[in-house]
Amino acid sequence: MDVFLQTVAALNDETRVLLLRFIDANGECCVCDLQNSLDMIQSRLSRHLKILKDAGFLKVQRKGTWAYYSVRTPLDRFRLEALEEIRHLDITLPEFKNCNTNKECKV
Amino acid sequence: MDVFLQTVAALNDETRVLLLRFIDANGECCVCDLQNSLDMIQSRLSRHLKILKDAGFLKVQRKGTWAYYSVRTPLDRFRLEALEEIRHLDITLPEFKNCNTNKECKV
DNA sequence: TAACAATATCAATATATATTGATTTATAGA
DNA sequence: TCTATAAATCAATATATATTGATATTGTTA
Repeated sequence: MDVFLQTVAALNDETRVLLLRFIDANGECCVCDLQNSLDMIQSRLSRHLKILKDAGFLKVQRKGTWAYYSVRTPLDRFRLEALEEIRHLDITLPEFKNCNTNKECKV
Repeated sequence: MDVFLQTVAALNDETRVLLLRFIDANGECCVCDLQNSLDMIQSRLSRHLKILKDAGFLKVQRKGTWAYYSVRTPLDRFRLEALEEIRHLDITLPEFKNCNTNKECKV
């Protein structure tokens, strides 16, 4: 029950659905990419990314001071169905804006 | 987005997951059956049943003063996957206790 | 119509979660 | 070692949701 509720709770927020959709569509993103693209402050992003990671939707890979988030693979059946559902939602995704403050970012 | 979030929000509560599982396992239940079986007060049940109904998981059929709730069919793909997930959760379901206050109940 | 029973809704309160700005932690480079 | 940057965490506040008891609504029966 706990794992199921954690999975569902992670999906139960418009910000996180958008985040998941954006990362799924654009691939690996660092937090500053997301700040630029989605116009959200860092602490807000960090919180939601952690919730999506802990719920099994995202993984993180650290490179230096950057944290790159991407969709975890493979997803189990239910999470994959949820992602499929999100892929079909009528959402206008904002443009991907690379954080150009460094050369490492988004290699 | 709104429909998806409504669907997910309905699943994001332990009481409702139990309710859905119980009704799925036992078939048509009136509210007093659920009061007896799950040891919950009526207003609480009524609220959660409405949320599950509005989210597309349950349907209601009225017979006199009774309201019989059952799983809506057919469920769309995502809701069915969610229900499948709930069917596989390790939950100990309480015994079904028919409300014996009337003859109509649970015909 | 009056009285009763099942269910739905309302109002008050408690609990959980989201947002923001500040602080902390960790890494890189001078 | 000192400084700067990215990201995580914390504290305060705001918002949303759950629970309960009371009330309203709806249908049944005398």
